[in-house]
Amino acid sequence: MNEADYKKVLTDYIDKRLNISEEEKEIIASSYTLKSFQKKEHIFSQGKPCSIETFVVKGTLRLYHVDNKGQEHVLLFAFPEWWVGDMASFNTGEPSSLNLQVLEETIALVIDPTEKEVLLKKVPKLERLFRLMIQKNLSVLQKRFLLTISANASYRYLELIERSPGIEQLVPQHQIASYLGIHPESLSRMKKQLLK
Amino acid sequence: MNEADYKKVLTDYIDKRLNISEEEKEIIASSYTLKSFQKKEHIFSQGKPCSIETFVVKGTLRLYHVDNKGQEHVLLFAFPEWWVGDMASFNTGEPSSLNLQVLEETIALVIDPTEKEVLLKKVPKLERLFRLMIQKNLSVLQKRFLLTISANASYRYLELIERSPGIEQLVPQHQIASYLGIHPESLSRMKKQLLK
DNA sequence: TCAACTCGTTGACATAGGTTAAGAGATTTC
DNA sequence: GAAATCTCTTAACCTATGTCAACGAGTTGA
Repeated sequence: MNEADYKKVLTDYIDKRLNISEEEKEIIASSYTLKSFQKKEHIFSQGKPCSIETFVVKGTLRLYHVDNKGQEHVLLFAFPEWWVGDMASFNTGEPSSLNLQVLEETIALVIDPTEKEVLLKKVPKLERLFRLMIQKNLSVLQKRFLLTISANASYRYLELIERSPGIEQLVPQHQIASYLGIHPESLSRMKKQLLK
Repeated sequence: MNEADYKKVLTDYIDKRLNISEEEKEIIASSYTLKSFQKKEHIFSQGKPCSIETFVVKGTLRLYHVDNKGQEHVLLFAFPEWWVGDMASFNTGEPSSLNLQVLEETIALVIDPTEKEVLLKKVPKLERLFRLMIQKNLSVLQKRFLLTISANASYRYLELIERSPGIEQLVPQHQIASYLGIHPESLSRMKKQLLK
């Protein structure tokens, strides 16, 4: 696949949701920059402003936070056709509280706040797309929050593998533990229990 | 205070963030309906579509979810100048998973999806206001989520009363427990511990 | 190819918070 | 103003998960 092919993934994605003209497709394609990232690389980091919004074309990423005890907490794993970033930081310029790290070699389309503003001026329709995207993020997070405080770890684990079958092949187990909000030893013990 | 005064709270709120003309103020004021709600009343409920978005002018509310074990979980308490609703349901018409209940007699300005769409057509500027509102909601929820999985209940309790001083006067303790994700007995025990 | 890491597992013990039950004040309701 | 209901507290016991330490199997790197 070449650059044009990768960008077509994005414009197809948008077209499916909004119906955009060929001209708009070109504007969008030229507003985004194609980047590839190596395993373990950090695309943005906690403490610095996040000036990147990412549309994943290929690969796997994790978005995580390090708390003041030094513990990591995975907020989400990202796969192809996902938007990832730290919206708060991207829009306000304040330091991010999140890290975006590559788990499997990734190809993504990225944009910075200035370019995004220009793009939105040229294709105002996209306002709606991004609003829907935020809304979706919010309702996903809300569900996750409610699940986290109302169900125990085994239930959350089963829910995760049902919702994302194959995730155990893509992501090391200690990071799944971190996503579930428990320690690797606990997940290990729990899986043993579940086998009964 | 009369109806016009209450609506002025909203238009002032918006003017502070967007700079709107007198004419726009009038359109906004006439798009919202003033309602008052009695203590314990439910403004919308789980299982039914939520066709109301609320701007609180006076009073206290709680937004909560009942899980499949019948346990209630408070997502947030709402105070004057807050927007409350279930965005997912409001925008898609799908059944809500949340309940909005009045804790103290409340006066609010409400709008339904159709009226809101009309309003947005008349005053497109507001798109931005609502996008900022969602973004803010998202980053608040994200912070809350990370705190919930990285800190214990006493830390979360202290954080809450520091962030919302006076909340203990406004909200019964068992609902604060529910907000913290613990049982009333645990909060009671915890407070005793903290006195040392 | 040897050394150093990384990852998952196991076991023993510690602790936060859940569960159940009871009782004492407040507050609401009729 | 008596009865019913709600709210908070306490206590005893239970359970899920954390913590620490050790071990073996892979994997990575010099």
